[in-house]
Amino acid sequence: MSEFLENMNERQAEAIQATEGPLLVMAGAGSGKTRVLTHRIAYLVSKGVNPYNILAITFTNKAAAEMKERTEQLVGRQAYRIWISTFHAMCVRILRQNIEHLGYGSDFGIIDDADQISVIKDVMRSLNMDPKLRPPKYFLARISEAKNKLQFPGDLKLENLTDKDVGEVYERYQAILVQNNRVDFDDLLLLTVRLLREQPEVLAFYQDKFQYIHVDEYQDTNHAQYNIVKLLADKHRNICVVGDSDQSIYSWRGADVGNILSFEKDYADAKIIKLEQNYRSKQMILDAANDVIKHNYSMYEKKLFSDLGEGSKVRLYNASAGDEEVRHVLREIKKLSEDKYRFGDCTILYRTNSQSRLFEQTLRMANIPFRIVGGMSYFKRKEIKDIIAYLRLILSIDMNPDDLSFLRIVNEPKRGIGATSIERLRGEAGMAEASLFDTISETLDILGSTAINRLMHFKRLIQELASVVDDYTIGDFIERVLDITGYRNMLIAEETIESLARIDNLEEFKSVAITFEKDILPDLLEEEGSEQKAGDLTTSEKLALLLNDLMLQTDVKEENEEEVEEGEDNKVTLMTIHAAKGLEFPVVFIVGFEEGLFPIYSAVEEGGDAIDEERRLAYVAITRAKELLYISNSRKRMHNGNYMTNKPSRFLTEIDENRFEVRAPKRSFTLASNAPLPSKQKPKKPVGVVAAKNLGKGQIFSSGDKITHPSFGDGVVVSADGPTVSIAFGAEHGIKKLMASHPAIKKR
DNA sequence: ACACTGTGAGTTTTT
DNA sequence: CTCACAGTGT
Repeated sequence: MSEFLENMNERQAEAIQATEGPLLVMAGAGSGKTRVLTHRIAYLVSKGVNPYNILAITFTNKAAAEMKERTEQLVGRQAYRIWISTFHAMCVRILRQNIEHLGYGSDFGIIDDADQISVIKDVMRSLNMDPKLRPPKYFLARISEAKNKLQFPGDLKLENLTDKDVGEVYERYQAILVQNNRVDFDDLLLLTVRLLREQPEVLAFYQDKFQYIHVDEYQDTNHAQYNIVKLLADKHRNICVVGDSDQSIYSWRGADVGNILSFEKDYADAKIIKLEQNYRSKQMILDAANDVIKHNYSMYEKKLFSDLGEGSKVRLYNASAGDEEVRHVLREIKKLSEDKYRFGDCTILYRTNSQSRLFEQTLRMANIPFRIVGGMSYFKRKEIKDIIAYLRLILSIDMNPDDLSFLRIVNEPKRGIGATSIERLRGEAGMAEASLFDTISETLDILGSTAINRLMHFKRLIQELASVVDDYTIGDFIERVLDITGYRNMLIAEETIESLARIDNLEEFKSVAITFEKDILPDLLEEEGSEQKAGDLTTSEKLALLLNDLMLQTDVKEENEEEVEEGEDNKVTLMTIHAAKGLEFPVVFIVGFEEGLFPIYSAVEEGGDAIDEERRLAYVAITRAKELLYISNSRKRMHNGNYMTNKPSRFLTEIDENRFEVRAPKRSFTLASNAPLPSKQKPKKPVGVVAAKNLGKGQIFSSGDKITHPSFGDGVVVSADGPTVSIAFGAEHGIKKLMASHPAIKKR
């Protein structure tokens, strides 16, 4: 027996050995699908399949990284020859080699959503469209939807005037991208389909290369992704897709469960294997999950079971108000932390991001460490996008100076170059059909001399930096850019909480870049099978590779291991249910389990499929828990400024009541409604004191304290909330938010 | 050119 | 309630 079949259950072993022909693995939550996939790949290699001929596609970078690592543990260094990547990264790789067939340059850049919006805004302005009537976001969503369905501007259905507008915006938007040799995330998929369809020899090459194809989370594929897989698998037909139709929660983003459900139709000889044994949760939790999901129609009904023991009942709590629910969760977390659990074992899951705030505030006040997953992703932060824009502009000025990057940072830090100057420059550049950067010249007669001087100064600054890139390492060059451009000084001078956090983020960026140069780049070249050694590359070449790599990253890697060992990571985790997919936690609190919130109001209105998707979301949430599951809701809560009263979620009634242990104090209706609502006023002084103590830096402020600051002068503390103090300085500086621990703040 | 103030909108977001 | 953005005032 192959070593890769050890400790597998029968179904898993079957999935691993069914290497030839189409295979659909319906893998329930926690059924060990990643393990099956990695062992299947290892099994293939052990059977003599060349790693070069294996492909494994995931959706997230994290999943790809994990699969790569686990595969390497099984088969060693040759794992590097296997393409294990996300859909998007795979497409970039294919397109870099072949995109010239489609009229783009192989050094195409990838545009992110913020830049997409600004292009759409420009387009709308040029078409005299009112952004209030139809916001840029709307057009972007429609364009994305069209691209996912492989539709071009001409393919759009024209049922009303808006559709016509969408078509026009789409057309111009696309033209601008092509002009700038840029593609968006959807283009990566769309262009790959086009390439494979239009270039038979390219298709043949990849069909021959990828003799064994694996797709993870197949239920989340959209139409374009479906087509890519289908095209690639068409010759050898050794296609293994893994997924769970019950965990399809991204239909609103174009994911089509139909893809996994019709797999049998696409491949009549498909083998289908269901993985129902769960290795994650206690049976009670799975029973609750099974109860919920059986209310959805399912083509492949699954019933999860585990041999990890029955476990405790699901703990239910019905609060009368939002903050009471929060206090209950905190109380339970405290109790657990005094018993056999750590803060890091506990996770709070909610339907909408806005629910996090109450928890955040209360946790902070209670001095319980926590982290919020999600929110603004690292690479979307202003300072990160700014430094990337600087680097991109610097690298691009030789060939084709990048307008989008230019516009982003030409006045960041403030150089006195305002909207009027930029508009005039744009007009001139448009006529000359040149880039903005190249259009700047001393003899530009449409601008005043001050504006010209400032622009020229900026131009020289960038040229100067561009001329010395190759004298530095990546890390040192980034350092240099931050210094020379005045970017760092701008942040230092600002001295607000935000600006200091930005400096930290830029430091983090530098270390990401250094890690890339030292560790990732050599691997990358090895993966490509390139003859080149990392040492042979110039800094500009390395930077270009870094920028490409970054565009596909949405998050920084996990915190480094030292921190975890020191217990720094012993924090309660807060996140949306969507963000929790694929993760597991010993203790899970699902909060806001109410009609109107979960299922969310809009889904209740829509009914049908929308409710089914909410139900799948509930299923995902429940199956995240390993040992303890708490579900809570509130009769009344503050939402968007006013109170709303909600009934308990219908999903609760779908679960057999024997699986619950009701924890809420039995209150009669009258008692609850007569009881004074917990007072909302926060005791002002203690808040600041507690927070300051929390930081342990000895700075304790409360409102009214007189302080002095080296650059802002004298001020008075207005409020102290958490680690932040708001201080009123003179009229010149106004109210600033600073960190309580900031050494520059001195009491007078 | 920039800071301030008022208005409007507020599900989820792997790349 | 609170955040983001657009429009106004200096």
